[in-house]
Amino acid sequence: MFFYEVIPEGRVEELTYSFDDSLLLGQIVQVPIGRRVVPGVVVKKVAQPDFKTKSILKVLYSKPLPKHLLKTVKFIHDYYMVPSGQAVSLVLPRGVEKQRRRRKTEQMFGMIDDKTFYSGPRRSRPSLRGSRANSRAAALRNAPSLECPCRLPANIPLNAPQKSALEGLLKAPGATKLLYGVTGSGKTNIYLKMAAMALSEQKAVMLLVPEIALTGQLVQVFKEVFGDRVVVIHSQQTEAERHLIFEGILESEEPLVVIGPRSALFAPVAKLGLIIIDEEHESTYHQENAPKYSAIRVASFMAQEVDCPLILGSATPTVEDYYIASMRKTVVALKEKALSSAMKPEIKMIDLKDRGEFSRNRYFSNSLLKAIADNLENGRQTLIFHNRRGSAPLTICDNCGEEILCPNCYLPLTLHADDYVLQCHTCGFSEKVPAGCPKCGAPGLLHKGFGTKLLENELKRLFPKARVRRFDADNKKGEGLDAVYSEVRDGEVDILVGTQTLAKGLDLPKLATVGVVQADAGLSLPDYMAEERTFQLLTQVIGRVGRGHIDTAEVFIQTYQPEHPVLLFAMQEDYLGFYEYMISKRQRAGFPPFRFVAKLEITMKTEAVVLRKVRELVKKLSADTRLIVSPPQPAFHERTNRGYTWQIIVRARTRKVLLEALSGLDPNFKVTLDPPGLL
DNA sequence: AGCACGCCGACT
DNA sequence: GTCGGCGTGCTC
Repeated sequence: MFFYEVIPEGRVEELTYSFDDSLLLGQIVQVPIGRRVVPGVVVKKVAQPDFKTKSILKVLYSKPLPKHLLKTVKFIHDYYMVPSGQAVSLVLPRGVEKQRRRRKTEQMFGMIDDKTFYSGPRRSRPSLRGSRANSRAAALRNAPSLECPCRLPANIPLNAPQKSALEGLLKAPGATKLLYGVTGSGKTNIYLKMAAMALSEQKAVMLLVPEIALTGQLVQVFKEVFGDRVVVIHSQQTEAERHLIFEGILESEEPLVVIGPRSALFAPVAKLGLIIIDEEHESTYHQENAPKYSAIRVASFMAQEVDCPLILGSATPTVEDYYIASMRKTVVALKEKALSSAMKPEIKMIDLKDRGEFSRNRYFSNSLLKAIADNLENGRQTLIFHNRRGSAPLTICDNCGEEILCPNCYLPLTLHADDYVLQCHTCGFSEKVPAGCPKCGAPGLLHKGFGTKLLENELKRLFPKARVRRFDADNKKGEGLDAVYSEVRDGEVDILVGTQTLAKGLDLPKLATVGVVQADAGLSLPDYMAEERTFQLLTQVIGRVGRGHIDTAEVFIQTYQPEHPVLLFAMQEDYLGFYEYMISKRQRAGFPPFRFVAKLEITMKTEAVVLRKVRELVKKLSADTRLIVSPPQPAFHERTNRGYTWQIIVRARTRKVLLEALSGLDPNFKVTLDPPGLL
């Protein structure tokens, strides 16, 4: 009889189980816990304990998870103060314990290939009972592969700036390196070259991308160069497909190139030789639900652990990552490719307070309207950006002033005029617009503010002949940008209106003008990240024009604060200027990367109890002079069905101090370390 | 996360 | 007397 510590999936720590046979650390097993059965990972061999143990029920894979993933589980547990069982859930695919049906063909790679971009017709699976993963591994090994995957990329020409950037990356100290370069500067070639180098050493490559759907080209190029070595993971795959890919990677004898989103980081590759995180500033690299983690930080740990490079690529790195990299002297700049000045967009700031500019319409300045009209005449496109869905975000009673709130979240409901409903953008609640005020009964509700649906109607009214189309999260399935992209690209749409779904990675040859309806909309939030988010968003929107297809490119930035430094830096496309401004502000105010931040939230049924708990904790924490403790404040979603939520922000110079201060915390408080924002 | 335990209020 | 609300605590 042997005894092992196993981390079961769930909100638990290691538990000791017995087993008749000897096991390897990292093996995935099934264990009974309470009256449930869950998958878990064997992490330690121990002597027989003095308490009674249950037996491990089943070994799911003979091959254990690679060592670096076990270390990573431990790291996430310590670094983010999450239960080990939750960290373990990151490295196990959903439904690992399920017995999958046999597939008709054994062409695993063919299957992955077909499914790279969008899921095609479902296929049935052959049963693998008994041999389970082995036959799949065989399929993997037998799959046609390049004899020497490094030979092909040798043909990839690097220009002089790319060569020197590559040298810089190879020379830079430590594991994590920041590749700072604008889009079109050829970061992809550097990625390819480094990937080829890793493969030639028989080591695996991990390429993280924000969203596969938006990164088609990058995936395509990697597949062209590395062929069957490339395994793509994406959100359209079914549970069974992801499970199959997991097995394929786990059992693979050959070094693979795994491309996928944040979660691909936990693919069980052996001998990791390179991690690349493209567009490292993207918010998708932060997981929002438990266990909350940053793929950047976790990848950085992994790279150190296996002693391989981690390349963070971006034209606008996060202020935090740029600071860390510059302190470590690992910023490698890739010089911009020469753009003719005609292609550089002409960017104009328009003051929303300027009555003259808004004499014709309250949302669109005369300059912007003129540009739209010109574009319509010349068969060119206009993109109108406004980061607010729906028609109007606030509804109040004209008589008593009552705000119409969501019955679950107690947040203002947004009018969607096309369906004539009020909708909650937080929980999804929706109701027909009431005839009168629910409080005083008076008719006449006022809809305040504006969103993309309202702008869409306004544009249709102003330009009746134009083909106006709105793209945001309200698009129905099959009507989204991805579904009709080719139409839009070929100019079947004259005016695009939308939210941030329009800001990212979109290449429209006929786009001549971008209009930002209210650029300072996000700047007034009480959050130290608000300015950075606004800069990123504006930079992305501006990046939609001037891509070299046509000779005009103009951007209109409408704002109440035309003198705001963040808008000016975005307008001048001056990342480094923005960075200097932001970093000194963070330093003065004591925010990341100069302090570690924890957000503590507590929800209770009555406000009185929350207040008491929160005040107690603030008093206790304030006694520690190494901490900066913010006064308690109601959370952004202050009131919900479950009760009242308040939050406390705690900061410290070192993570250790912060973790110490929060150990043994009242478990009613939910802790988020390194929150990506304070709201 | 489940799922039991257990301690108070509203009912047959 | 007992059904059931959900706060608390455990799971080898």
